[in-house]
Amino acid sequence: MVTLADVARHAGVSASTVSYVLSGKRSISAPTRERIQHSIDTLGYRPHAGARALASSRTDILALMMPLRTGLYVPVMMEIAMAVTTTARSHGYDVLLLTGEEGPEAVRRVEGSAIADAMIVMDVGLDDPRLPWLREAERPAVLIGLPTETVDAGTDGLDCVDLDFEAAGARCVEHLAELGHTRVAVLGEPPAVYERGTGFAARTLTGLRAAADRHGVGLLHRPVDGTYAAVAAAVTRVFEERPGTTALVVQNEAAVEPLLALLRHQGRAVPEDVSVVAICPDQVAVHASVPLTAVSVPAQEMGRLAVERLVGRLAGEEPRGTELIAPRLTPRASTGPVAAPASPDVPTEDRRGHGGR
Amino acid sequence: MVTLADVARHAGVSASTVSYVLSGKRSISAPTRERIQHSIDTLGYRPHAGARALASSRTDILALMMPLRTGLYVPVMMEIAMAVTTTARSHGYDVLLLTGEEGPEAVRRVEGSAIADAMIVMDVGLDDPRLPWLREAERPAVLIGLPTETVDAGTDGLDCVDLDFEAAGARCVEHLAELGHTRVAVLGEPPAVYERGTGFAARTLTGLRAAADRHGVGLLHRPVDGTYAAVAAAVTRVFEERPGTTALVVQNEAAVEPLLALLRHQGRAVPEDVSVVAICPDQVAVHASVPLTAVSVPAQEMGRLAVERLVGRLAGEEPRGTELIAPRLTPRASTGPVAAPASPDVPTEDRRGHGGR
DNA sequence: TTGAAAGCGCTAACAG
DNA sequence: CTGTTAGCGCTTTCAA
Repeated sequence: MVTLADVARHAGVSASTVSYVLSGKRSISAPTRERIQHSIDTLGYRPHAGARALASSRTDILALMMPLRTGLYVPVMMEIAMAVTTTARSHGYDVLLLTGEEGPEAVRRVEGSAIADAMIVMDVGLDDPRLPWLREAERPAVLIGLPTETVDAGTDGLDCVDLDFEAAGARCVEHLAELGHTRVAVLGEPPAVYERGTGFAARTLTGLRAAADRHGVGLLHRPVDGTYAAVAAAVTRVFEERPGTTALVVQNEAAVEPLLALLRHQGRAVPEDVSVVAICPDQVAVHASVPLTAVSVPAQEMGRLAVERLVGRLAGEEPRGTELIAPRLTPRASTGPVAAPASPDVPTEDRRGHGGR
Repeated sequence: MVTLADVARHAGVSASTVSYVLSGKRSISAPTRERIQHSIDTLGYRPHAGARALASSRTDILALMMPLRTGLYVPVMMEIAMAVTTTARSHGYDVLLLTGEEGPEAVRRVEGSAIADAMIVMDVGLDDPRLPWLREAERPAVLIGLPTETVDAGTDGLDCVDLDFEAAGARCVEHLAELGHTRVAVLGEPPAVYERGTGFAARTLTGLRAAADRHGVGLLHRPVDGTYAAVAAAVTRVFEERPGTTALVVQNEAAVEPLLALLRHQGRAVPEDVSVVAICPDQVAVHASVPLTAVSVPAQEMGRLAVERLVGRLAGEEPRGTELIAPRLTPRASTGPVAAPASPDVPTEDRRGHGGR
């Protein structure tokens, strides 16, 4: 193994000089720097991570705690993880993957054994047992996703990054209201998600309801599991309870395709008979069997922001509290103006959907 | 921060004794061990990861290199990652997440800076530039997925874990042949996957073709992108080219729901008019709008096996070469006996699907 | 069964 | 601008 001492000897300088070339914390004359750099290259030297960590108390590693429960918003999780990893790399950090399953113990482990410099925690619930440990921790942490149902509560001292789900919900209703829809049903996440107090689901609902009130829109909310059967049951019931429903908002990745399949099966054309707005990653919206008008969940941006925060904190910046990402709704083929209710005989050919762009 | 020296002082012993209590590499008298353990607990001591790594040249970290290309078999990747992480933890290891995007450089980085003890590499292609570095590396590595199209070629010296895709393909055809199908079409991964030489796609095809020959089954193969449009085009063409097609094999997670939606749309009942067999994770098969007869891609098992191999290697075991997991086909609602071809007037009611268990 | 002591490879004062 | 030196916290011979 090539050590710093080897490089120093090869370049005819002292170890510290080599160290300073690497860290750039001291100005080195051009010739020496070049000579050292040359030695580094020819010898193929790489600093020993453990030694560096011991001497400097920095590991250049960020811990990322992901929920284990596979099958729940998988693509979003994956995108976030990848965004975190690539952003981290671009700042010189590596990423240690931890599962949420380990709970508070993982937080203490990271803290106690100095295995990472900071941590990113996903899927934090209300009264999450990790929160107290994170607050007390020496190392900075940032949460992806708000643990609370209302902004500015319970996150004292912790940095958070999340989509502004309240605004996202509102944006969906506004878009539909603009198109003339007045009867809207919401297909939400599975009941378990609401019960767990994951926050984002509740906040979305708040936004949806507020906007519905403002625009005189009637709103029906149904949590659904992401199976065809569950979606079918919920949608059927919605149309029975309120036959005048002309638009749906879906916040449930797994329910998207089942929903579209069902509507097709029932002979309801999208968007001629019913408009659909989704809150989901762009990828899901674009690749759906009907390209969906959607407020995108900016997974990449969330991952990137979280890392940048942490890098900032590690460079001495102060915590900045909660940062919500403004929602962006992209009109696609799944929404259109509400059909004229008075004349059900009008041929559908002339009402091809347009996104309203 | 609590150090080993603190514990030693608190317990009234030497540092080395504490160290040996922790590692168990020396027999310690019960009383001293208990006293030390008590000190450890009360002080809340955790060994410093960097210091330990420096002194012992072991980090207790496994590197996991995942493909970045998000959107490609995402759920499988995610499941593998989680299985790797939990299995690793159960053996006392943490997991460092690397993206495939970093390429060979990441391999050299892990090797050079001793940041991990071993690595797991996913999505290895033919002529993957990482292979030479992995072969030369000091640290053990195991590949998830065979980089070659044929077993026992080009993996010299490297451990591999993968599903036996050849047998999986064969199993699909056998199942359909048993049900009387003689005209089968295969919807495969996107063309890019075959071109990239990812191996598993080619091996599946080999198995499908061999079994088709054996059983006198006519096979049509179509790579498809995972969009509704692409699937619709491919399927429509298949039925035009060979109207007698009564069964489909799908190896493309993204194509599953579009396919089912399309068949429903075209009025082809599953499995009465057409049987569908998938090669995909169980989760996808179970939650599809029609529960799918499928050969499952055992993501969890692959992740677990990979880690166990690595742990074994780190404990001194010899490389074991390639290990293929035998495929398991689970009959569900999507396959049934072929409809009597001579009497197209027979009502479909009496031909309800059964999986043939 | 335990202790003493010499590093592991690097960083960061402190000194020139 | 560069060198000397004292650790960082732990593991592991070597001695007792």
